[in-house]
Amino acid sequence: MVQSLTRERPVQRVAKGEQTRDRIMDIAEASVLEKGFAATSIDEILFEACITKSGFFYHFRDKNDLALALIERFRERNLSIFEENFARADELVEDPLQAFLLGLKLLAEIMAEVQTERPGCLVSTFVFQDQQFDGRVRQMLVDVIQVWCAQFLARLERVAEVHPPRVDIPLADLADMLMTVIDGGIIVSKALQEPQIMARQILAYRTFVRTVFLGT
Amino acid sequence: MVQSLTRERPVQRVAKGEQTRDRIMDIAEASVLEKGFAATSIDEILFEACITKSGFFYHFRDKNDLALALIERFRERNLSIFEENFARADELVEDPLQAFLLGLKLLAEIMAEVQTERPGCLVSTFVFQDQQFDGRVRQMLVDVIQVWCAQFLARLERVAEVHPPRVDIPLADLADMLMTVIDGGIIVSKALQEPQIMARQILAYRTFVRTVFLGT
DNA sequence: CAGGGACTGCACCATGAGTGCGGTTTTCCT
DNA sequence: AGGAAAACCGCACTCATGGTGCAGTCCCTG
Repeated sequence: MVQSLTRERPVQRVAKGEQTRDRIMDIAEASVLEKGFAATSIDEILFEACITKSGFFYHFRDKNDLALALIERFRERNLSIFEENFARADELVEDPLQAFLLGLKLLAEIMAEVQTERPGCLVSTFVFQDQQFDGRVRQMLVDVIQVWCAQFLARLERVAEVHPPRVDIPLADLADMLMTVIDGGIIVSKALQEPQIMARQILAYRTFVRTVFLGT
Repeated sequence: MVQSLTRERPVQRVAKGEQTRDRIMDIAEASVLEKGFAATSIDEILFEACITKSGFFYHFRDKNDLALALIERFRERNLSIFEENFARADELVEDPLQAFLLGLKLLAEIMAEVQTERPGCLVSTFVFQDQQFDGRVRQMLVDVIQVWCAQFLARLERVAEVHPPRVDIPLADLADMLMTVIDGGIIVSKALQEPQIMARQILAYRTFVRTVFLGT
């Protein structure tokens, strides 16, 4: 990709405004993951971020706008985390199945870590409170999930070309299942406060995938 | 114990109060599933239930108390739904594996229906907002999940006695996976507004179970 | 040194949770 | 039939939170 050298905003100027905005979002995100969106008070964010109410509303039109910014950022970040993760696996192993299986192992480790330090997931949290938000936010949630599922499916299809599946199951369902297991794993391990469940569930899914393509 | 004749509410009297209480809880539950707990306002409940604020606080000490009552009721109800479901399967089929597989099929149907008319799940919703609640509520969430997982595990162990597993996976993880898939399925199908995903995911899990015990 | 970006300060409003308490109606028991 | 408890209603008030509006300030950059 051709990225022009100085493209967009001269490094320094960005810093100030963007910095504050990011700080607000960091604090908000942590609080949302802990207590949910509605229970996250703006006043509390103000206090932690050491700004005034006017400062907050300078950056965000209202709370819904904050939510939108949070998911947007989340989407960018996590998309690349997933991509990088599986891309790394692709580099290490040639066979698409083995690469996917390795990717799942790496994913299990990463997720276990993430769940330990900050349990929860923005998308899931928002899904359970989505009537508070406007259409843009809800559409974003849909997009995030669909893009992930599509990526997983693409991988599985590549695998199936090399290793014809031995179990009768639609690849689309198998792809969705990873998303399902991740989200479900988040709920269960957050509820029980055992981050390892998340990892074990991804590994269980991995076992399923291996069985589908390699047999018992 | 000596229970005096008239001790404990004479059948009829219960009705009135309990009825109102239930109505409040029904309305609250619907709203919680739609918008989340924090976004569910008491005033709105009052309006729909046609009672006054005093009436509400006569039945519930505060919002947390309402949450507690909601999960408690949810636990009783759903525990029996699951039990009845698998018990019905047990009646129809002898082999524990076949019974479990049938139970999963029935479960898929039931869940798809439930998700259609009222997507979401109280437990999941509360898990994502649990810092608002006191310890009793959180403990209840843990209990509900653990009891279910334990039940699933017990079934799988019975299956394993008859059909030695052909895939190397801890039964406990396989049991947890059902819970995980259900919760994850709820999130995904609620987000995408496609109740069928829930059903398909349970069936995918069913395929996995069959493969584990019967091979490809 | 002008001007815009990034705020602060303050005043003010509506909504929602929750309290307090006295009064009223309904229900049930004897 | 009558009395007591249960199941509310009415109202007044508090405090937290989301949100608006606007004038003024500090500071960086061109």
